[in-house]
Amino acid sequence: MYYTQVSFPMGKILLIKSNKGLSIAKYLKAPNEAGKLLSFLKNSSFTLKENDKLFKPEKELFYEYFNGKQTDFTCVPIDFISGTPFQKKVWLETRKIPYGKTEAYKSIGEKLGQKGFQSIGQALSRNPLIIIVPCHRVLKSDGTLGGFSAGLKLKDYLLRLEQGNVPI
DNA sequence: TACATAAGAATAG
DNA sequence: CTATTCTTATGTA
Repeated sequence: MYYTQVSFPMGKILLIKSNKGLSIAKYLKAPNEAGKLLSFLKNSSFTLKENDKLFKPEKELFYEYFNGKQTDFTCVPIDFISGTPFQKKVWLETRKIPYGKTEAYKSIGEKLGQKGFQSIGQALSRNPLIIIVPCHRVLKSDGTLGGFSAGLKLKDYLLRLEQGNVPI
């Protein structure tokens, strides 16, 4: 397992990948959060090494994205190291939402043939791949933001970024 | 329009 | 089994 960090105007993102693909993309609210997460993973019998070169393609995509360009993350190989089958289904479906578009929690459920909309939000709250899986494009059915585990500030920022109204 | 509340599916502990 | 969650629909004023 390898890791690196990407900086952007709202903070930093910790990236972790296995030999198969990207496993975690976590927004760091506090500077010490990276260390906490890394030591937690080391205790879970993962061997972690820092390796910036390995993330070159991903980093370039992030830089493009935060530059306001329409970026497609669907070609990035991913490798879930956690999550139930249901959660993975939700994440994969969410990943198909195109740049700049939004969906309701309920309509995600309908696409999956799932009756529960509450569990969609619950699954998305455990999304390990922020931005790669664009959970910020999922809104409540009335178009308001709803919740966001990484902070509504960030959700608002990402949505406005895709709308072309970069807030600073 | 705004606020309270019931229903609802899946998961973590 | 109970509590929790990035919800939705309905009722009341």
